[in-house]
Order: sequence, then structure tokens, then C-alpha cells
Amino acid sequence: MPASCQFATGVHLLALLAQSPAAFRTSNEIAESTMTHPVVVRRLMASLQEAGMAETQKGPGGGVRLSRLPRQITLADVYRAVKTSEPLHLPHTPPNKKCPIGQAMHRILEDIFTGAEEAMIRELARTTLNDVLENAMHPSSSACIPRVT
Amino acid sequence: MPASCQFATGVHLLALLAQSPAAFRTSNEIAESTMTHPVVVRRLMASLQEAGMAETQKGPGGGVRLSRLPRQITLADVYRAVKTSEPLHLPHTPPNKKCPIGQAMHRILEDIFTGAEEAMIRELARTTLNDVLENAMHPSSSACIPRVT
DNA sequence: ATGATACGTAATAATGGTGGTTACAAACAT
DNA sequence: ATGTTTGTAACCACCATTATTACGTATCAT
Repeated sequence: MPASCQFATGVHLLALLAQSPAAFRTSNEIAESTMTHPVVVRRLMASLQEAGMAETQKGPGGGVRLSRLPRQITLADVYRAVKTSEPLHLPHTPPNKKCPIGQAMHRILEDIFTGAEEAMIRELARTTLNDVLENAMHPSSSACIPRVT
Repeated sequence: MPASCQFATGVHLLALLAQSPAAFRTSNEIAESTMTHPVVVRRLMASLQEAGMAETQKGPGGGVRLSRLPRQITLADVYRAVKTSEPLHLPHTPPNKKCPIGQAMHRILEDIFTGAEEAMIRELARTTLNDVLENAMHPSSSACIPRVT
């Protein structure tokens, strides 16, 4: 895959944890459901933990569980916690030094990229993990995802 | 570079063309300013042309120029014209067939991705190519980019 | 007509990010 | 103590993207 799918995987992981909020699930169990590798799960969990969405317990009987209620976790939180790259990118090679347009372009595009990403985050903030879980459990109720307010 | 920088390059190209709206510029000239390859410029121009933003003229004295006024081209137009991949991605490997959450996840995430991208596009639609050019020429006037209405 | 210029595009190579995997250390329950 | 589970570094394989080459096509000047 081209860009990162960590956001998708992160939402998936959290939805699995939200099914049994009090219980610890091992990274092996979760990796089996998401068809990924336990280390990938643990890597993502490290980010989610740092953001205060999950907590881990080592040793037998341990694993991972949510540390907040599913309704208190928005997809914007997940996005920010696990994102590793920007949705829009500047070119690798810097512009020609002699071109005044090129010189200004970098700064202008960064502003635009920031605004665009913020708009995306605002949209993601409208959906909570609880909305996702409910939609997953009762898909027939509505074609659209429930949203906050 | 990880993901595509075509949007950034596309805006840059159009801004260069907007400097002299009536004149044809060659892909070599433009490639020199943007520090990329003439073929890359022509590839992008093909997309911009298809979207009705630019027109080309072969042969001596030919090249590329805008086919619309800079104020009639929004960054959302550019984004849609040159985009080759989505800002958010599903995982490569499908989820475990036995996991009901995984089965629903794909559909739910696609809805969420669509909404997020649409929000980003709405934000991009607020800036025109003319705004970008003015900001590039008079950077001191304001730190932020002028926006439509 | 002829030649020079410039776009159009297919094919290939080079680059670099991303996820998968292995390996091993650290922590914890029993 | 022992076995289980997370934490993390290191490395590998894969794949998307850009750069580059090559060649065809259209257009203009002469």
C-alpha cells in the first residue's frame, strides 16, 4: 500500500477492544482478527497508549484494553495519535532558487495543507468509537454512521 | 517521497502559468522552475488539460497556458484533477472472515474516509489560484492566504 | 516539403516509505 | 522459577511514486 493504513488499523483495534471494555486482549488475538502481525499491533498500541486511549498489562492474563469509554474517543483522537505522515505532501526536491514563485510556494502550500488537514480532523471528530461500534453491530439501522450532536 | 506530491506540483505549475495567462510556456521552462522533469510536467498537464484548466499547443512557439481565469480555478479543482490516491487508506490484507467487527469495518471506514476527504475538498475550494498567486507576489500583506468569501 | 520544436505517452529504472518479521529484553502472574 | 505477554530495535520485502529514456505526433517557419 502506498500511504499508511495505520489510521484504519487503529480504529479497527480500538473497536475490537470496545467490544469488551474491561477485559485485556492480547496482541496475538487482535492480530488474528485484523490479519496483521502482533508486533504491528503493539506498535500501534504504544501510540494509542501514549495518547491515553488504551492501557497495557504485561505477563499472563495481560494484554491491552481501553482506558476511556468508547463514546469519549473520537476518530480525530485516533487520527492524531497514530498518524505518521501528512495527507498532502510537498515535493522532495526544493524549488529553483531563482524562481520567486517557487520560493513563496513552499510557505503557501504548507498553510494550505495545514488548513486542509484541520478540516479533515474536524470531520473525523464528529464520529466517536462508540458510533463505529454501534454501526458495526447494527448495520441495518442506517446506511450512514451516527454522529455526535 | 512517501505519498504523492502531485497536488503540490500541480498548484505550482498553475501558479507559474497564471503569471502570464496569455502566453504559452514550454514544459522545459516549467520543469526548470519546479526542479522536476519535463515529462512529469507534461503528465500533470495532461490531467489539468482534461479537467479544463489548461490547454496546449504543439510545435515551435507552443507550450501550455491556462484556459480559465486564475480566479475561476479553486484548489479543490486542482486536487480532484491530479489526485492519484486517497488521503486515508484501508489495509492491504482483508480482515479475518470469522471476525464480525472486521467484516463491518471495511464498509464503515470507507464511509468515514469519504466524509473526511470531502471535508478536505470543501476547505480547498475556499482558495483560488488567484489567491495563491497574490499571496506569492505580496507575501507581506498577510500571513494567511486570502480566501473566497 | 523539410526541419526544428514541443507535446503525448509507453517503458524502464531508481528511490524511499511502509508493513511484516525476527529477535531479544523487561515485566508480571502463578 | 517459569511461562506469558508487552516493548522495541533491527532488518527484510514489497510496492507506489518519480525520474528518465525513447520515440511518435503535431505544428510552425522557411
